[in-house]
Amino acid sequence: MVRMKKKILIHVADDHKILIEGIIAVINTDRNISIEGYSLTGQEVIDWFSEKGNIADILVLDITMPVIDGFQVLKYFQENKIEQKVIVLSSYDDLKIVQEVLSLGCKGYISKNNAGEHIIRAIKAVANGEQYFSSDIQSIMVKSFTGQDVEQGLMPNDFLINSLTERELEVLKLITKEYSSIEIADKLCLSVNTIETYRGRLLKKINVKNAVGLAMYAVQNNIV
Amino acid sequence: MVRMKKKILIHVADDHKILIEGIIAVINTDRNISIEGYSLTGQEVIDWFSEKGNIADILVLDITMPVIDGFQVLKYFQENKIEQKVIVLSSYDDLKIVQEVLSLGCKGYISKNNAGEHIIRAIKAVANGEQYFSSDIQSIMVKSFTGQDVEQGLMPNDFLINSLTERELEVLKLITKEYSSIEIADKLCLSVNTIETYRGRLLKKINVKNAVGLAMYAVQNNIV
DNA sequence: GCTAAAATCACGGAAAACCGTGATAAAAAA
DNA sequence: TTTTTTATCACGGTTTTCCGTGATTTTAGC
Repeated sequence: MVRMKKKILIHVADDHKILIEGIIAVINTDRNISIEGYSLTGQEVIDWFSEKGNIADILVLDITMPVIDGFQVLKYFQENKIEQKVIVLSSYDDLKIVQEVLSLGCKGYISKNNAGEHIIRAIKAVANGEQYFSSDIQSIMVKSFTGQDVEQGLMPNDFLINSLTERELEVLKLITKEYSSIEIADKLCLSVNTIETYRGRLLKKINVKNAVGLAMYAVQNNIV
Repeated sequence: MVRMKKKILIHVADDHKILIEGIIAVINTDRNISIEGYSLTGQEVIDWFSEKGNIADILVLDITMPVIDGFQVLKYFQENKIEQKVIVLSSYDDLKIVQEVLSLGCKGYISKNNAGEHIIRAIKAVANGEQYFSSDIQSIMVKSFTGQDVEQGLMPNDFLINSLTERELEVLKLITKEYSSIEIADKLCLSVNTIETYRGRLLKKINVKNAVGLAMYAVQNNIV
């Protein structure tokens, strides 16, 4: 009797069901991979975990989800020291996001633009303990590296990737909700001066001209 | 010999290929509908038309697409007096978008959240000359109508749907690009006062508190 | 041709954002 | 344990946005 190789189990998380259906359709074309389940929100993924204690071999995770997004799911894994293989699916080719996501322990990153052709390969690679990036993501990573190599040591101004701190993020979110500095100070029980300092720091770090720029950044990076 | 009923031909336009694949997968479960082709950008749809002079019976159109979005495709049809049955697929449950899209002649509107369960029915309804809206869209339409009925005549403040004028839209776009009023005035060769007036009007029409609100609105409505 | 909508400009005051700079304490990392 | 980062606050000056109000001229719909 021949023992069958065990199938790779996948869990898909995306807030758009149609996209999940698409991924399932693609995955079903490969007989070594099968779907274990799916979630429509980040919360569902976390719930699934806290209830059952585990998820499929690989989690295919969308970054853009309401309330609890992919970032937060990854943070949850990290904070709870859960070793979960994750492939992130994103519409955004932003280097910052890629970096953020990788630093949160994700093993693969594929752009939605060409998910169809990459997802199977990504799953197999990650299941194999490797990393995988879709071609467009790879090319932006290469670009960034070549840029870095030229400079070697420190970056000129502050090209350093400025990951935002918790507080900064919190303030940024409130800014996108149209709150003024006074209102934010109120809400967070801080001095207005403090909030204004944050505003200034956010402008510098994100390198935009005004609050609108912050909002656009927040949206584009799904900080919402 | 039995004559087969002609299949309903569908053309799908969405910038995410995986979503297209999902839709195709769903549509293929019905033997009376088939896919004629797909486009990844609004431009492709328009090109398809100007070359071949026609598209499938029904165009399933995503609103959110880079460069030329669904709105502009609809506008293209309207301006060129092309009678094309269109079902809009959108992530946004915003009443304003629904209205805008309907006024542009689209026959169905389904939310991506439950596209899977609605798309087949929507296609059949629209092919039949009817209109179709997914349940969540219907409910927000009903809400809006009940709100209107209570008041009967004029709305209290200005709940009237304010479609933005060309100029307003132009200014809005520049605001999202972080330009100050002075810079916008410069760019459009208008007085700063004029721009400030537009700013004020935009705030009122869109009913937000500040420029950040305008930016968020622009993003959410794909005015970008 | 008349009316309604859109585009244009003005102005003055209040509020908010932006800029630069510096400082201190607590927490985290090295 | 030292160093770095984060969180916090201060302040004065400049620029920009926001608010309200009103007016004129095209343009477009009826």
